Formats: sequence, structure tokens, C-alpha cells
Amino acid sequence: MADLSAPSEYSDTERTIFDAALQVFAREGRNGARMQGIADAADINKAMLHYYFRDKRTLYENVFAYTVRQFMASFDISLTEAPTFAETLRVFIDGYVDFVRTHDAAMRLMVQENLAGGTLLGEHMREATKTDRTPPSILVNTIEDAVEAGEIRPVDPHHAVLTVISTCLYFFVARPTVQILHPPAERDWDAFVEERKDHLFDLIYRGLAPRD
Amino acid sequence: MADLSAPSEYSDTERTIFDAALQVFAREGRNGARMQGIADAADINKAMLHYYFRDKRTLYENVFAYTVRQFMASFDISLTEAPTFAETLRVFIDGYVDFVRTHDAAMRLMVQENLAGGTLLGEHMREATKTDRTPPSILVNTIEDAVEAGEIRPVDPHHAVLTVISTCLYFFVARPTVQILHPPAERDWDAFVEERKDHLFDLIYRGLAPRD
DNA sequence: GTCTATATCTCGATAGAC
DNA sequence: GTCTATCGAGATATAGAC
Repeated sequence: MADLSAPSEYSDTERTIFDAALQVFAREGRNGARMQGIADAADINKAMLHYYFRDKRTLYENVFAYTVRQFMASFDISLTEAPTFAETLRVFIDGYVDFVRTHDAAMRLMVQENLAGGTLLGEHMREATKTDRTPPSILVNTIEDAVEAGEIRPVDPHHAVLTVISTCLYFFVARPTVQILHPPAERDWDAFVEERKDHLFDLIYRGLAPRD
Repeated sequence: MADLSAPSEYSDTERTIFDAALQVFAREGRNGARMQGIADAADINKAMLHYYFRDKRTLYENVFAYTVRQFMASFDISLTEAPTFAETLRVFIDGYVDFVRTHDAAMRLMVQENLAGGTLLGEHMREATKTDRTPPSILVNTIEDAVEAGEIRPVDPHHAVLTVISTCLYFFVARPTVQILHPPAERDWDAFVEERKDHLFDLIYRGLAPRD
């Protein structure tokens, strides 16, 4: 499996700073984050941040660019062609939920950038698809193929993909709200996540199944 | 229909400030937002902000408290009991999507607070349910009733509700990403939203339907 | 590479004229 | 109620010793 956080060409110190910055930017946002907060999280002093990454903007852009690449690659990682569409879907849901679960800060950073208008998204997504040539359209293609093979009913593949992503991702975004309104999710979040994989596969697969 | 933005007891100037603050907080987050930015958006000077709302924290709490109340009420507004569960679901999806579409900034503010850890969520949600006695559990109850009546198969109602909310809401959160990856959504967002209502009802209703 | 001290600037908040 | 000017805290960033 690929590295969970910082790019591999980084030194140990760079990785530490990178990981700390990711956490703080994800929580506080691009402008809300404080260099002192990042320094504290990395357990170093402020001057070191500027030694390794010129300024706040440079640090943010490095973190964000890598986050975008991770997210683009996540589709490819979670999608493994199985004999049936049902199995492919099941594996994708499990894999994508696990991806988001283990990349919580990266996910929150992506959402932050979207909420802020997504001005940085366009260029970095283009850059990421160029480097890793893993557009999320492979997922769209998978749905299209399943429709053509008659494994699922005719649906707009873009909406179907968006629905899968939404359901696998949003409950992490709204985790505090979910935990307030649903005490079992508060008591044992991991169990709730596993439950959710089952629920989502059942609901989405039946929702896509052909008429009888 | 209820007021779209600020509490009705506000004066014109207070409303202007309130609306501007909502927009900026929704975009930049609680800490990322700048008082100067809010003043600019309201087309007044900074001193006026402090004249009407003591300080940044007070302004934020006023905006956030109102936003929470709107969101709690949104379930009640969108949910009208229809003869069949299918109709109830259809009307809810249409209503809730429209609610989010017309309360975009409020929605983004809720998400921001969740991403930041949701520390203010608990108290304000309790307060809102006390005032307006409209807990989102009415939705859960609707699903439970439909299960008991045999209108849909047995499902965990909490997961089902979370799935409906996710799919109706998340594509607004990720709108910049969606528009980059799917050009038709960029060209005509409103048409895309309408398409999505149809897709969501079809997929979710079939997903919940009883075995034949 | 690491740390202390400090320069520079931005931001929230207030004073006080009108 | 509205505006200009400004204070003081806290933030980014750098200088320079080690």
C-alpha cells in the first residue's frame, strides 16, 4: 500500500512538519491555521517551518497538492475488477470507506477547499491526473460497462458515482453531528463504520439492480 | 415560507451584517473569516460590526445559532406525510434538496463547524430542539413506520436517513469538484440539481423496496 | 540544522469626532 | 448611528548566534 501521509522523498523532519500541517490545516482551514499551531503539533519551533517550507502559503500548497493526488489515486486503489459488478461494488465501498477513514485529515482538507470556493482545485486536479493518470472516470466507466452488460439497470453513471462517493464520505464530514444524534455511533465509531459498509452495499446494489 | 436568512426581529442594518457574516463564515470558517472581509461584504466599515454585534465571537454565535435552528427545522419543513411512503420520500428529497440549494451558506457553515470539531454543535442543537421541538428523529420514525407497514424492507432507519441526507447534501458541499469533473454540471447547475432529485428518488426507493 | 530574539505586519477592538 | 484614526495583541517571517 502507498504511504499514508507525506511524499516519500521527504526527510524525517519534513514528514513530521508535513503531517502536522495537514492535521492543522484540515481542522482550522487555510487561513484559520496558525504557524505556531503547526509548530506545536510537529513539536518543533516556528523557525524550522520556514527553514523547510518557505512560508505558510508554500506549506499549504505542498500539503494540498499531495492531498489532491492521494484522492485521485484513491479511486484506483479501491477499484479492483471482480467477476461480477456486485462484488466490484462491494469491494469498492469497503475500500473507499477505509480510505476515507484512514485519510481523515486529507478528506477534511479537500472539503475545506471546496467550501472556500475550490480555486486551487482545478490546477492541482489537472496536475494530478497528468502525473498519475488515474482520473475518477474509471469509476464512471465501470458503471457504464455494468449497464451495457445488463448487470444493472440504465442509470446516469455520473450520478451513480456521485451517490456512492457521497454516502461513503459524508458521514465522516458530519461525524460530530452523527455522533450527537445517534449515540451508538458515539459509543463505538468503528463498529458504526462497519455497519455502514453493509447498509450502503445493500441499499445501492438493490437501487441499481435491473427490474425483475 | 420562513425567512431565508436572518432572524426577523433584526433591523435592516443588522440583517445586512448578519447575511454578510454568514457568507464569509461559511466560506472561510470560524477562525479563517476576517472582520474586514465581513465589513466589505456588508458594504459598511469595521466599527459598525462591533457596534451591532459586540465582537467576532458574538457575531459568529448569533449566525451559527440561527443556522442550527434553520437546519433542525428543515426536516420538518421537507417532510409531509403522503398516502404512500414512495410519495413521502419523493417529496422529502425534492424539499430537502431545495432547502439546501436555497440555504447554501447556512449548509456550508454547518459543515465548517463539523470539520472544526463540532464543539458548538451540541449545545445549540439541544437549544434548537427545545425551542422548535423538531428533532430530526421524525425522519427516523417515518422510516420505522414504513418498515412496520411493510412498505419497505427492514433497514436500520438511522443509516437510511443518513444516506438520504448525504446524497441530498454532499454534492453541494463538493460543488467545485463536481463541476470540474462533470462539465454538464458546470454549464447548467440548476438542471443538474433537478436531474439529481430524480436519480436519488429512483435509486433510494428501489434500494429500500421490499423483496418481491 | 536548530534555536532565540526581534522586526514587520495583520487583525480585532476601541476612542472619539461628527 | 456612522466614520476615521489608532492602539495593542498576536501572527508571519527573518536575522543571526550556535
